[in-house]
Amino acid sequence: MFSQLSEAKAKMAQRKSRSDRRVDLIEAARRAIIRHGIDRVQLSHVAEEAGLTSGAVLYHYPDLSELLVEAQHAGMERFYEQRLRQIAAFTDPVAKLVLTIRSGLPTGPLDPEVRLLNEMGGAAGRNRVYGVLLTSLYDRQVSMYQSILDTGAALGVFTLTTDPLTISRNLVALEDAYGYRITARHPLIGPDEAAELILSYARTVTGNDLIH
Amino acid sequence: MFSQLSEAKAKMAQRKSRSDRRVDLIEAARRAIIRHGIDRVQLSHVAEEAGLTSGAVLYHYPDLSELLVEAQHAGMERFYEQRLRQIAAFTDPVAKLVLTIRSGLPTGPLDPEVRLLNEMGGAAGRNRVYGVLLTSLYDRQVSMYQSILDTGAALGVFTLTTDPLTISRNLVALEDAYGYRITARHPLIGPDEAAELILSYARTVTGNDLIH
DNA sequence: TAGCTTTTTGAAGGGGAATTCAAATACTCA
DNA sequence: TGAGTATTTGAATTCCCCTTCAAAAAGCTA
Repeated sequence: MFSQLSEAKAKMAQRKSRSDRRVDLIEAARRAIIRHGIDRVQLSHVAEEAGLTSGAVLYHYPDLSELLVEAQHAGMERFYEQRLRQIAAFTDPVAKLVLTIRSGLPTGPLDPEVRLLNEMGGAAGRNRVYGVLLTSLYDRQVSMYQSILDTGAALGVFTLTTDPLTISRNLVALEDAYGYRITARHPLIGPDEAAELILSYARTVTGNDLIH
Repeated sequence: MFSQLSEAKAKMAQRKSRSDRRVDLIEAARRAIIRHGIDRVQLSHVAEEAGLTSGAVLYHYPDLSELLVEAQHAGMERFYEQRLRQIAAFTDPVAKLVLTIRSGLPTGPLDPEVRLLNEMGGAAGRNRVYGVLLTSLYDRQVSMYQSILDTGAALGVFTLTTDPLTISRNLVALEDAYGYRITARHPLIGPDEAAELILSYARTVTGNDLIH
């Protein structure tokens, strides 16, 4: 390890370009937020995650809260784009729906993406910026489901009991809520159980067994 | 005002017994948490809410975080008991169900009870104590719905499409999620809209119009 | 290689909040 | 009423973290 160093002690973190370092810092901040909480994370935590000193972090982001918002935003977008990518791999509405439900849930209590979103959720009541970010994520996820449902209905695969908007809003809401349950380590509700609970709702309102 | 005081300035906060003061402090901490956020609240905020100085607070709770946990717990129990009381006022399962759904939602973005629970939700991923508290609340709320559904099914008022446990878990999950949306100030989803969304689910799975 | 620029370090300082504690105050009970 | 005890105050101290900044290090260019 540390193959490039022949000396026993590294004197300074590797020097990087402004833009590279900013990307690194956003990642480091994301990890620090998950570890310490959005309201407890401090400069030194971010520096540690990035392998730098506090001064270096400040050199790139004179305002820590700005970095934190960027980190939250970046984590959120990553989560959303990941879901979009997963859907794109399929054409069958049933497969899309089932897969989308799965992809909205954490893989386990430690799932970094969902942990980050949950951190934001707690702060959104106080901090308008986080409220706006989460609202926009919610709305986009609703649209995502809506287009799946619309397609399925048009193809005659789904027979919807209610309007697609209502169903989609509820589907995203269920994902969110079970995300919280799972990260809070509910002893009976893990990713599989949560998926099954949401699928139960989806089956009822689509009139489809959702066997894929 | 201050009818008991003839002097212009009160020299010291009213002296209270250990147990009385602890109860006061838990309430004060609850208010302080709502005002400042669970991770930003500080000793002086609690002291101010209680009408005491920081030293006095510390005299009763040498560890602030212990007081905060107790405050969260108390707030949670208050929320739950409030709901139980509301249900108890009715016998008709339809009325119970509709009312229970309403009582699980915040009255608006500033609703203190729900704000407090949301604060906890964000921290539950990091802090096991909050995770346990929230899990226990969730389970009790699920039981609450389950007993309503069971009764309604037994009376033939509800025709359940799935097992009551699944339905109940989803109902509580929906409440939770819309609680977050509302406190985050979603421009289209307020208490009324959220109630309607959840009712849409409830109607589908109970086979009842839920007109009360 | 020398000089210039950019990035990083580390130490010093400044501020705000927790903590400590002696003194003051209020209550209890004999 | 007076002694003793419990509670509260307020100021001094300590702790922790952000902020600043001069100097060092690394990279770049000619």
